[in-house]
Amino acid sequence: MARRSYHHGDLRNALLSKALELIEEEGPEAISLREVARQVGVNHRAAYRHFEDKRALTAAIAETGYAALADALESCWQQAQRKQPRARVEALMDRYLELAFEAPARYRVTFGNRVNEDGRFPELEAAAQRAFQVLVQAMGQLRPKAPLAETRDAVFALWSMAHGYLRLVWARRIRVKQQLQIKYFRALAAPFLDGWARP
Amino acid sequence: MARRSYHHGDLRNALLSKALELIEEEGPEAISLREVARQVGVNHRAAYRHFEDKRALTAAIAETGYAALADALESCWQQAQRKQPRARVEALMDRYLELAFEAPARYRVTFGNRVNEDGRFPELEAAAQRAFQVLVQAMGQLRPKAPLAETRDAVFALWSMAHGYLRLVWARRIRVKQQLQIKYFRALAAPFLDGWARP
DNA sequence: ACCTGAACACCGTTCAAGT
DNA sequence: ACCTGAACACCGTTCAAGT
Repeated sequence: MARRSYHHGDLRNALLSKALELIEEEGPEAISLREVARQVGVNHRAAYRHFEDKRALTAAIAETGYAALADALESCWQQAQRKQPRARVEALMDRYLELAFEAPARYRVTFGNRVNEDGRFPELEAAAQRAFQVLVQAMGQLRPKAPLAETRDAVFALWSMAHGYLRLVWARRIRVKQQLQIKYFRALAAPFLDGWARP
Repeated sequence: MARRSYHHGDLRNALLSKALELIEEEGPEAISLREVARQVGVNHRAAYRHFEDKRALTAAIAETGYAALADALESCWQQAQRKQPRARVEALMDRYLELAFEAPARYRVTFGNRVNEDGRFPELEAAAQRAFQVLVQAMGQLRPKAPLAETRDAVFALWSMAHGYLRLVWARRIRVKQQLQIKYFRALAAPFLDGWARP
């Protein structure tokens, strides 16, 4: 009886955080409802009370991923308030990559097709939008006269570069020492930011 | 007996092309040795004669992916011989995206972590390198005086952008009408190429 | 040499009970 | 209401035979 401390309403969270642990250890493909339930100490059917199916658990992971990203970017944006626009953008980029490299499996699940591709799980949108907005502000400040549409294009371009960089590094198509991973991306993105700042 | 036309040495290819069919229909996660073997008409154990395990089949798919990419870029490079350097780079970008959008599941498997992350399957490297070399040539021609190291950085930046763009489009983080997907990327990459061409 | 089939330890999901 | 356990139809992989 003592081990069943989850019947008080936090079983959902217990399952979720165990799932987060597991994917970082075993990789994003290794999520298994049964294994997660087993490690938490409940019957695998109990998990279905809180997650409709496996994809719903995956979506819950993605939600923490987008939220963590949005929170990190927002607080980074505040903290870099007194810096120059260019340095502020760079601080955001660094923070973005930092978070991704800290929890690669979660990052991959967050942007994975399983949860995003068919528009099920609209609850992911809010946090994703929040992260996006910070970037729009930052790029806007870097070139204040730019029309919003162009600023959004620039954000998409930079975001694409950062996202692709992460995946190419993880896939060993880009090889760079761990210590330099973030610094190297700054170098790759610099020409783009230069071009954006003075068109 | 008649249906067993695979015992003549082409079972490996039969399995491989059936696997390619299946992932485009059902998504990259849906590869199953048993299902592939079933559809080809052999016992699932027969597949193990040609692929050591499931990851080996996945790697074989990735090999066709890298090879297709390299071939497409090489022939595109030749065909665009008389164009200006900038137009040549754009032709390569277009071709790259075209191929990815034609067979998204294969593209994702090709650059997926399952096959690339641990350096098993070194046979993938050759084709990947071949594709990379075409891009290095193209970017080099766009700024002939650039040192090789900088040219390689520029290729990594552009490649990251293209790769990230694809995944963000597939994950519905970037929303763009099918007809405009390739054109829109040209617009996103333009500032970067401008900056690279005239530093 | 090459293919088969039973067996093992896993999945996700459904159904019918249990408290 | 919430949790359980048996059952179903799948996996990948191993082992021991079959031709």
